[in-house]
Amino acid sequence: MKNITLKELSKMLDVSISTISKALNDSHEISISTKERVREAAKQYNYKPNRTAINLKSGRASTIGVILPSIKNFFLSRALRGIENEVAKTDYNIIICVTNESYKKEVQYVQALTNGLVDAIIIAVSEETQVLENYDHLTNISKYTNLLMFDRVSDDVKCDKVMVNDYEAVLNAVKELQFMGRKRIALAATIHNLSVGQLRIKGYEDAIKDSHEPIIITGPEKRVEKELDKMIESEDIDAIIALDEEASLATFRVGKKKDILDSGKLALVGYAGRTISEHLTPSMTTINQHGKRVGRTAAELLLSRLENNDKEIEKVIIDSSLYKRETTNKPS
Amino acid sequence: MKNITLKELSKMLDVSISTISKALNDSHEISISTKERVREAAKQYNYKPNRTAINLKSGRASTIGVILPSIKNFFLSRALRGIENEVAKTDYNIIICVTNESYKKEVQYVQALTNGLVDAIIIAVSEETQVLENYDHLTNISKYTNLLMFDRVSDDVKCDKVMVNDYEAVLNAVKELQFMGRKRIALAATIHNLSVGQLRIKGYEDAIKDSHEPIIITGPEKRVEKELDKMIESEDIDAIIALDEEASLATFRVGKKKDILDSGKLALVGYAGRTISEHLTPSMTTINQHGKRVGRTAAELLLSRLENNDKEIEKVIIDSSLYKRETTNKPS
DNA sequence: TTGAAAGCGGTACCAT
DNA sequence: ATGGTACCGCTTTCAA
Repeated sequence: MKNITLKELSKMLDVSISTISKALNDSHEISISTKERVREAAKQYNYKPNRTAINLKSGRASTIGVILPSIKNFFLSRALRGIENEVAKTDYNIIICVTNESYKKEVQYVQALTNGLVDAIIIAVSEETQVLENYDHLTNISKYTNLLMFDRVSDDVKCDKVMVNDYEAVLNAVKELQFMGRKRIALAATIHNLSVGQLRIKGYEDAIKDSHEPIIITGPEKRVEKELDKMIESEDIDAIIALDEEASLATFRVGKKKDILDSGKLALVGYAGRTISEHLTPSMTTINQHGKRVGRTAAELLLSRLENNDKEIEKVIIDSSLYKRETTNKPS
Repeated sequence: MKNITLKELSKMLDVSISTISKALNDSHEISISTKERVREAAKQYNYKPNRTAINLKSGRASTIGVILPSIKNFFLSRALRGIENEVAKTDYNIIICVTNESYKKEVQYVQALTNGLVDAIIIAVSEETQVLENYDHLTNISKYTNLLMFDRVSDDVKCDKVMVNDYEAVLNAVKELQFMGRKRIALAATIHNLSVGQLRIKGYEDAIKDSHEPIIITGPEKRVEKELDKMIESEDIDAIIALDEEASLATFRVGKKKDILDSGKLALVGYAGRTISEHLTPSMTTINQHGKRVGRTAAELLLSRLENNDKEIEKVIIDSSLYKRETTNKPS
């Protein structure tokens, strides 16, 4: 049932294991004729070198572990694509682990990977981890395994980081809404527990601080939807900034139900993937975080650290862009 | 820079390697006091057993490889979730590889994984593989590594399979459209090259064969969109069955542009994820393939084979469901 | 040009 | 209760 080994080949050809090994690695020490014989037998018996043995021997796995909280999230799946594309240019492989926003699973995966399975880890931590603010599983390993955090990061962990300019992106988007004449802008979010959510909320607060008190609606998707439904008229809200796909779609549904989105009575800036944003009626203005570039940058940074571990720790910030669509194209 | 080893611990504590190993594995052979000493030192120096060494020694990796053509595809990402949930109940880990529909990458990944990195593989092959109809990389390994194919399968490979009832699902959906009074039903697809696409096309053809000639529009998304735009009126089409998300959305855009979807002049049954289908205006009727269940079933099947390799090869078929929404709720 | 042997980091059998 | 040793599959140094 198992793959054939050097030892077995060596028995069959009646030469030593080392000769087989060298022949297959095309060493100059071995005669052409022997190489031929060995290669032929190897092909015939479908010999494949055992990665586990090679890894153990070499002390490296040529593998990068990627730990993500979710892959249904459009930003993270784009980031993953960026990482893959970049890593594919090298001889490194990738192991992907998905924590489903669970702290426990995250700790398990970090443990499992840092036991020699990977040479480095790229991680966006889970929501639960950010709520608990417990990063011991990462601070512990950062001395032994090269670590890079992206998107959801923590100052507690000393490592390379790739982040999005969340604060400025929302600050600017809200200012843009004000410039368009919006007077009372509310914020909706289901990711208020995340570091990135808090940065975005700060951006919102700073943008509106000379205009009105913050109107902030947070919670699970259904709760946000219910609250919005009640508050939009009572609070006289004429624009909403939604910080994630769930909040954006909840806002969208309420706006449709009240028939205030098509008319432009309510403006909306959200976060969501391109496909869904463009197919909504009206199409949704979004803040695009350039996930693929974030992923690519993360991979580049980590790969360069694997080549030179002495370099200074880096923090790279990728700017977001505002993609204007129909939910912001009518005057208020 | 590396993790501490048993050997190093044994030097520090001045006991043999075997004693350390046994102590850490809580063997009854070791005295309580020694266990204490060893455990303490292990904790202090953050000892973690090297997976690679354990795998080499034990001859198994306790890992299942999952090879997918894409993860942005909603069905596949749901299937992945199902696999993860099921595998998480065991002590197996998962390695996820994404081929981006490339044959070459698929071969590479299969090679990389079957070198001892995983004990078994769950795969949905790439589009390119299905076009080339080259499954040698899978037939070769199936003797050594446990293999399970799902969704996109091939008779050339002898292994466990989990499939969707693609033929019947489309057959029934089209009959349903006919029952609703639709007279000229066209088919749109970008996945006509896939085994599942061909089964679905067959279902369509059989459903309409007593009614009219097949009207089949295939190609890349943009091409499908352009063709539809031209043909809908000229061919007098009053309903469309779209076989994948891209074709479904292309159809949707054309229908919106011509303003024939809201009125019910054109009916549409598509394939797409729940979120986007429900948020479209009008919301889209879809065929749901129960991806999560497909994934769960695949994992169950493979895990049971890992326990008992002698059992017969199985083929399980998961039925799809028609989720009726607004694109099919008006009379023609 | 070929082969013997050590070693990667563990486990487990057999002595002591 | 503890230690010695062989072994998993491969690479690599050194000797022949």
